[in-house]
Formats: sequence, C-alpha cells, structure tokens
Amino acid sequence: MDEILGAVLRESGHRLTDPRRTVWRVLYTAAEHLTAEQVTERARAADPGANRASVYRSLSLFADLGLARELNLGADQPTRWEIAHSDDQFHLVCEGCEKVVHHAGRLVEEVRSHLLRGHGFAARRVELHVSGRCARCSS
Amino acid sequence: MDEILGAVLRESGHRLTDPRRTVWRVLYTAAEHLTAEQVTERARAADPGANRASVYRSLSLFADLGLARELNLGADQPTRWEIAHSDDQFHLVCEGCEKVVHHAGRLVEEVRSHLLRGHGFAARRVELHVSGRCARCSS
DNA sequence: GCCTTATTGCGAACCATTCGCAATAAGAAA
DNA sequence: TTTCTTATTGCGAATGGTTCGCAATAAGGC
Repeated sequence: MDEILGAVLRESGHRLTDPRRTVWRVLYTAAEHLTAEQVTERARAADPGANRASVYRSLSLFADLGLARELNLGADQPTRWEIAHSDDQFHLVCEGCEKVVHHAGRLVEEVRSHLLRGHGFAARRVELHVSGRCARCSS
Repeated sequence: MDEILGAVLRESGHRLTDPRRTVWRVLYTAAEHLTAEQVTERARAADPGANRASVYRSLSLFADLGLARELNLGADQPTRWEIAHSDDQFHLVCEGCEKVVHHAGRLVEEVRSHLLRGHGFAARRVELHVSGRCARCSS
C-alpha cells in the first residue's frame, strides 16, 4: 500500500515522511470511517510520538491529492476520513447500529448526467448521504 | 408566517417568544442559506439585543420540531440553515458563483425506494449534495 | 555526505457552538 | 387581572475540533 502513497507524493512534489506513512496505513487498514482523533490514536499505537497537528496536515494533504476523502455525515458528528475509492460517494448511515455502509452503484452517474443534460450543471462531486435503518436494525 | 411558528410551538409545549419569532422571520425571509452568525446579524437588525446563544437555541429547536433544517455543505464551511420544505433535500453548490440552488425532483424518492426494495434499508433522510459549476459559471 | 527547504512537533490561537446560572417573562390557573 | 410556575433568555465562560507560528528536524536532489 505504501507504493501508492510514495508515488503520488513524489509525483506532486511532496516528501514521503514517517508521519504521512503512518497516517496512510491507519486509513488504509481501517474498516470504518475514522475521525481525525481516532486516526491520531491509532497512529500513536504505531508511533507513540505521533502528533495531532501532523495527522491533520497529512489528512488534508491526502484529500488535496485525491488519496483520501473527508466526510460530513451529519452536523453534530465530527468530520470523518476514508481512503478515496472511485465508487463510494454513496453512504448509508444506520441510526440503529451506527455503522456507515458504502454503497456502490450507477446512481451517482445518473445524477451527474441528469444535471448536466437537464440543467447545464457540471457536477464535480456528488455526495449522497442517507440516514435511516439498515435491514438488521429495522426491527 | 408567524402563525405556523406559534402553532407548532404551542402544540409541542413550547413558548412563543420574541427571540424565537425574530429568528423565524429571518429564516423565513432569507433568500439563501444562512450561517448561524448571519442569522444573528440579521436578527440584530430587528432587535439590537438579539443574543447569539439564543439564536443557536432557536435554530436547533426549530430543527427538532421539523421547522428548519441544518445543512452541511462541505467540511470547511460552517453549518447553514434554512426553512424546512418537503422537497429540497437536493442541493447544488456552484463553485463559481458560490450560490446554493435547490433542486426538487423525484430522484430522492427513487433513491429511497431503491434502497428499501433492494437492500432493506429504510431511509429516513436523504441528502444529496452536489458541487460543481452551474450553467452560467461553466465558462 | 551536504544543503536546501519541506515537514514536523509543540503549544497557543481560533472559531463555531454549547453550557451554567441567575434574571426574566409566557402562559396556565385563580 | 394578578399570581405563580417554570421555560426561556442573556451573559460570559467553557468546549472541542481544527489550524497556526515558529524553531528544530530530516527528505531527497546534487
């Protein structure tokens, strides 16, 4: 997984450093979407001296480079982070188990072309956030 | 417009107060989506003593009562507020002119039924946020 | 290995939002 | 109308996530 990081950083004129590698690994191996604070905690498991500010800096650099993505799932929740995949703009948040599920589908493409053809709106980023109850939690 | 507010408040066991009325009018007459700070400023135009904390309290009460809605349009922006309409879960944010446009459509319903039928996920709230460039701003 | 300069680590600063609490006022009851 | 209860306000202080300033450090080109 480190190769991707190294390649993208070098290509964009940035340096591959230990803090960045650590944050990257945390994101890469996380099953869920993590808050910056959680990323910091996990980074400290690997490197006890891991610094909060550097974690933030790494995360937003990754976002700028298209390596990671920042998620706003509800106004009360802190921002969460994930590795950027091409097909995961679709998030289901279950209010029962609090799990966040990815949902890949063509829907995002449909929205995109609908807006462009029908309204001349060139969508760059489409975010679809749905909250409700998953099959297991809808009693 | 005040009648709606009074009715909903009374019905839910809350009191109709001047600060609440002021905030309600600001939201009601706003063309765009306002930040809490902007709501406070405008409230002060009507009542110079309008208090920031009370504005926040009014806004979140309105949200609880389904009168208003809190919007997260991007991680860097502060939360914005609007009167709750039934058909406006669809937001287009133009990166050129910075305007936020509502877009009513059946798409939200489609998403809802797709998720329920195909995945057993009972959607409560569907938020679709699209950023890109509107017809006028896509040079 | 050297040198330049991007990056880090630290703490303090920031900003939106919330809280604690005494003072105030809405609205039910008399 | 006046009284009474208690929800609500206003204030300033506190919070919590995130960013900043700056000196110290280390990546990676030469």
